[in-house]
Amino acid sequence: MFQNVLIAEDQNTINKGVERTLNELSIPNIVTTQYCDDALLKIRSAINSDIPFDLLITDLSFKADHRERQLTSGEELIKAVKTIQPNLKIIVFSVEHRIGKIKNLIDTHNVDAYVEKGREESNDLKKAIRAVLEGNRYCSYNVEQLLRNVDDISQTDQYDELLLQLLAKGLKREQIANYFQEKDFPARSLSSIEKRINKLKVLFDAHTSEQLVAIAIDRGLI
Amino acid sequence: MFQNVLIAEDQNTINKGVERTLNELSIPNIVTTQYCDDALLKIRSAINSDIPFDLLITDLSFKADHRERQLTSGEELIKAVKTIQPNLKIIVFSVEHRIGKIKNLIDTHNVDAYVEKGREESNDLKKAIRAVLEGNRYCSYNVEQLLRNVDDISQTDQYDELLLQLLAKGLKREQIANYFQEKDFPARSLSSIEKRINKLKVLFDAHTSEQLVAIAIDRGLI
DNA sequence: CTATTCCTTACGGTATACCACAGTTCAATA
DNA sequence: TATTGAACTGTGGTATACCGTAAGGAATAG
Repeated sequence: MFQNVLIAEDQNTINKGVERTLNELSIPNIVTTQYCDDALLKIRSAINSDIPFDLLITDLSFKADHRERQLTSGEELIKAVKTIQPNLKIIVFSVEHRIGKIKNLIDTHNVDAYVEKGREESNDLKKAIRAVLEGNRYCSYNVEQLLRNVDDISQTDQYDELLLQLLAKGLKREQIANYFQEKDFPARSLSSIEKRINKLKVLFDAHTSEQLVAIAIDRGLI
Repeated sequence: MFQNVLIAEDQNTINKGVERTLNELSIPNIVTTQYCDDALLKIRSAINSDIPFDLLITDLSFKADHRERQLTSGEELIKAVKTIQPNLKIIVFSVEHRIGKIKNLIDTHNVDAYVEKGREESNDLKKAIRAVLEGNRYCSYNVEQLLRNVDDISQTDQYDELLLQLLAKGLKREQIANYFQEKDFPARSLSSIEKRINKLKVLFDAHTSEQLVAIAIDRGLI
């Protein structure tokens, strides 16, 4: 079983709940923290004292408060952790349901498990820990199901994503074309922009571009 | 202090955390439940056995699972509770930060307190309980601040809200006008619909209707 | 009752979005 | 090199959105 586990989670009630779950798995050393920056510091100092953590359980969303922050989200924490301890196993424990975000997380940051917060979260977390211990990946059932159906979504590349963002920011078609011109992006003509938008509307089954933006937000692509 | 408190919250770790917080306040009888339907049943049966609850602490979002559900959200639960026990004090305990939703909740359902989940949630919850006990309202600090600045938003009436929803659902201007015609709503002509949209764009400082939808979603109006 | 104001609606012109088609570029391949 | 096919681009026509104006009507104030 894992020996040294760090929990990064801002809600204090959840923090204690997770700690108890880990106790039930006989994990000897459990450290909790409510800030991403603190989490990174603790990971770094653990490395320096030759007792590195072997598992990080982190939330994605950390509310802002009075404290100055360098790392403001679980995703940033993960990215930072990967640079100083690439082999550290990471389990994400979050309410995030937007499959676009989750897929991106798994693909980009090579996360070992994704546990969706919910009624069965304790059991789910235990399953995830056991799976990761054996070198496997794990995702909550719902997420697993959803991930199977996002291949179409992954057709949307970074340019499509940017295009959706610009639409949501209030740029008109021609302004988007100009923006793409400046940045020297491919398919930067007005005609191509129109074609992209149309493709996305078909892909997401949107009748209008207003709905397209709404869907993109809902799926976490923006 | 309150004697009989019901907690409705689907995440089991949070459930136990809240329970512990209530213990610290010396509340003798605490009941927890993970489903809205169960919560309503328990409230009803408590009334029948002449030991009614005097406080309900409820989340807003309850994830769907295998179980068939009548009530699917905290808001529906609150609405149902108000019909069978109007005097029951209600504290909402949620991560919902979209001020539009919160304002609507407080205005429409006459909720006694709104506690935002976060780092200080335990203390915040205690403050809320004490305030409600004395017959006062309570909102987390952030929420309190935001509520002071939503007067402009509240200019958007139910028709504007519906209009935004229809836009997000992919209806064109003319279709929205037809919809308003059928429902016999005021200002149902195409011209008036256009004017409403324009008014909303000015109000929310949106350059395009795509951005308008994005902003409306962001503020929790949809 | 009249005047004023506000709201609603209709209308027309302009701008933008939408869409189909055709020509072009460019890279992969024979 | 020549060919092919996919992606990109330009063009023009149609639909829709956008925006100003003005007419009509209801509510309100004088």
